[in-house]
Amino acid sequence: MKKFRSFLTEKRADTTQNASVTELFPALAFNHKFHPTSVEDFKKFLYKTNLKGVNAKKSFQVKDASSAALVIERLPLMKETFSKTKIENAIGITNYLYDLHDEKPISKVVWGYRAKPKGIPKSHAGDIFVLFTDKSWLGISLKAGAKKSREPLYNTYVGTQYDKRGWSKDKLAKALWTQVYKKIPGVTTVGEDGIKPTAKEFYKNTKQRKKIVGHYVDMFEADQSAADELYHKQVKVCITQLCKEVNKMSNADFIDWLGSDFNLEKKGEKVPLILVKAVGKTADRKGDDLAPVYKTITGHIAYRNKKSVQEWLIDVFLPEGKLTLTMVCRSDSGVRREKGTSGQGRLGQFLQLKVLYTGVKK
DNA sequence: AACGTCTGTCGCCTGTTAAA
DNA sequence: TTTAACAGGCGACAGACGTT
Repeated sequence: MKKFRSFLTEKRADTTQNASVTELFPALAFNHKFHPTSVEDFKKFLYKTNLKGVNAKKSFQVKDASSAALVIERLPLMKETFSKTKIENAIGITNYLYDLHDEKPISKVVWGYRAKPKGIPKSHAGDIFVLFTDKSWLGISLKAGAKKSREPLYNTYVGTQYDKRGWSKDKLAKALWTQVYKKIPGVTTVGEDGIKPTAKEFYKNTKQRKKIVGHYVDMFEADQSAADELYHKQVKVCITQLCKEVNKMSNADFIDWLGSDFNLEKKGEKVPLILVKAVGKTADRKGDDLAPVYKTITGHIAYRNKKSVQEWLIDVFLPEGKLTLTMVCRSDSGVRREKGTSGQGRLGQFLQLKVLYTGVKK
């Protein structure tokens, strides 16, 4: 078991590391006026860079200095394939920065790992921040991946979504209880603890939650396919209820929802956000099909994709035609006994399954 | 048939807020 | 003050699908 745990942390360290390579390295390169030509070239530059030097210090906040050092330190520990593709991405992003610089002069580029530069809103989605010589800022959300991969834009939870829009969770909870939770073996019986979860309280009351999670983990271990089936049912119920709520929204509310929650590229912000995506050694501005037109939406209809476990769709109607928004609802955590009664995924998340918007359907 | 790309499914980590 | 829950963000990977 111990081995498995350390496997997970190692795996996670890799993903943070992977992302950091594409964020930090282009900032360092730009601030040193370094033009990388190859992966080896880039590595050499990094190893000889003094992170305490003036140009390096432009590249991150003091608070992130040790994280920056760690990213470089770990570079030789990365799997060859990762370090290669990620540094190639970093080359593409560095070149993108130089192109941007030609259009409008840049004074520095800052890695926004945990600390953001002064003047940047705390929750800004940018990964790196560009300070132009005219003192204006631009946040860049970096993506890396396959040419057509779709990265989530809106990223929240079912219950959070309900609360944010002021929807009552009663119907959702009732449907989940009768169609999903009640069916976990042992849940509706009174145990030695004297607890019998109720439809009304099952997802709010801590004791009831813990009891339910305990039975669910037992079920998961005893019969994985039955547990999977229940999980799929849970997703189905959530999507069905979400669709009902979305379809009840007025057109004005719906447009407001997209504008405030969907992280669309918007002009006129204090610190605008653009999406830049690296594929191999090239990086380009990633278009956003919804942002320019969402205010002209005249109607919408949300529905479940019956061929998929987790996908649901929203058709939106525009004067010039129809667009389909791709949505996802899913668990974001696994089920493993050693996690105990908190932190379990799937049914263990109750009303807090993920809700994602992953872009306009092509 | 081999190979690269894409889609769908999966889930870990960190920071913040609420509860014990 | 410590622990649990919540919210938000990121990436990996298998199998299906296309292309050469």
